[in-house]
Amino acid sequence: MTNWEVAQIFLEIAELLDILGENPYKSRAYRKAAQVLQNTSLNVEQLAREDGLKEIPGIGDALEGKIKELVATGKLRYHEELKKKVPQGLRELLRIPGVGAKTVQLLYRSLNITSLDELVVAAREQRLRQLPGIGKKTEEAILKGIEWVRREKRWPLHFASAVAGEIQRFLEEQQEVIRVTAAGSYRRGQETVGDLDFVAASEDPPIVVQKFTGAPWVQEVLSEDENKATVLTRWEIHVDLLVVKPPYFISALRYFTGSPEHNVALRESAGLDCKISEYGITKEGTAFYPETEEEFFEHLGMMYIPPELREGQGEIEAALNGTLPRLVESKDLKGDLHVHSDWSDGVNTVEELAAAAKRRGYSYLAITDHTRSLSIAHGLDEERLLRQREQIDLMNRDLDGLHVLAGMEVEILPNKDLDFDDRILSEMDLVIASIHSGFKQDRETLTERIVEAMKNEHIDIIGHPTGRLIGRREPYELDVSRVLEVAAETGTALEINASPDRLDLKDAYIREGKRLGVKFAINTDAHDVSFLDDIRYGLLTARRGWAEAKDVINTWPLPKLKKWLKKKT
DNA sequence: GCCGTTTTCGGCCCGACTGTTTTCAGTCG
Repeated sequence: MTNWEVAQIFLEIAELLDILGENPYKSRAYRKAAQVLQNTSLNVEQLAREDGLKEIPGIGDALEGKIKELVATGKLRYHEELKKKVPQGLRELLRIPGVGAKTVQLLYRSLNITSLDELVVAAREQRLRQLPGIGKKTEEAILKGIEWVRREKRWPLHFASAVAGEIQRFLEEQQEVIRVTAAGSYRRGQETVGDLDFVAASEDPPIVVQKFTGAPWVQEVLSEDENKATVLTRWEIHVDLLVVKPPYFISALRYFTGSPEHNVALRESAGLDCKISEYGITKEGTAFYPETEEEFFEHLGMMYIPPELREGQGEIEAALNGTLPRLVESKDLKGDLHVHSDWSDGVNTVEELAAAAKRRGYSYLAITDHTRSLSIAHGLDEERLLRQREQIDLMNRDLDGLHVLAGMEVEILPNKDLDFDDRILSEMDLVIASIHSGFKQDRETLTERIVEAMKNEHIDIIGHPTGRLIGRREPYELDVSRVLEVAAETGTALEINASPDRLDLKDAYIREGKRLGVKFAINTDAHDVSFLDDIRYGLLTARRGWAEAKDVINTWPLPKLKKWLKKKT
């Protein structure tokens, strides 16, 4: 049992407790423990053996016992009991925006609603508006919300990534498996995935399929064949496995990486007597089995197309005429320009963040805490901001190889003003401007708020520009094209927020912006050093947006970045 | 359910917003 698996069970318990109307601090304790477990480098199994669990903050007597039970038996009686008390479908109702635990309880107790389907029927029959506290507007909002939930029946990237890691490890451990790689939308780095696809190479496919369907995390085998199977995992996500003989591995991997649109475009681009399939390339009757994907594309006389670009959106033409971009890579990144410290709502001290950035090999890091109006996040007022700036200046004298930039994430207020005037803004090395309130304003107002901020000479970056939370909150109404235009005009960078919950800007907008000459910053917005790793999701998103190193300001060396930061002012 | 040199019990981030109300409950961040 891994930390991540324990965390998933604790998160489910927290939701069940909320639905049951238990003490909200109890569910919070489970959530907090889940969070801590996911982010600690210490291993629960080992800690359970060595009686070290209570050393972890947020884990006391009760949770220690529960973790020990999970580690020992793979199950938790308390969890099973809770699941019996709450109908399966109720948890899903929590995903409807504006519907929380109280509303779920009300719907269940007074109308006996236990699923999205039943809720739709009741809402259409206008039975919800008869309930206390629910009127016409809420009823309509619920119907809209359900439509949205249904469209969004996909898994976020970090969840998919954690599950994919477990499955990859399991398959690699099987001695009959020669190679195995995740394919599909996950490999292409899509922001959410519907299921996971794996392709494996083996001399004995049936035995690999058999081991796969017998894996401990398989909840149900949905289909099984000689060389492939689909299972429902205990994490509720479907996984497909295809096992082929080694010569076919690359062709199968490429085929199942897709996208379907890319594959169609690729086949169409091939000559009349050239056939491309999951088994290889057949040219004038002769079959070719590439051993690498590079070889595959070379054989077709085109540039190598990275998985992130295989969406059937012009990449094949570009690869044929040699104009594919050289995508930004992990090694290009020289720093993170959006992190929070314990001066506002972050977990770590500035020193800890700097040390972590240094360990990652960054040459710079910008500390960008919230400002005063975001009081919930202990936003900084002028006095604290200047004190923090002094601390950073002092630190920089002793830091070798890393430069800390004193920044802030200033609020763009609902009335279009910024939270601080130019005098304070000009004191900082770097300023991100973001919207955290007034999400429901109209399109024109919201667009103008961001446009006005970009016109301010001190604003360097717009943080998470569209404000979406993947699977939880739609972006606010925004004329993104206008934002991109003004960003290009004013030389304001747009953030590619790397948090897997945001990925904001998203790929399509990045590509559109790149065409206009917009610069980007790939930032984690980390509130904890462990989230500096999220940078990889931002990188994937940037690559899906065809971004090159030159388009991304935090690939630039410090002197160039500093010069750019000053240019506007 | 966790936590504690003010506490082993009583807090636990708390204000804005929305839709429902006629003073507030629920949700969200």
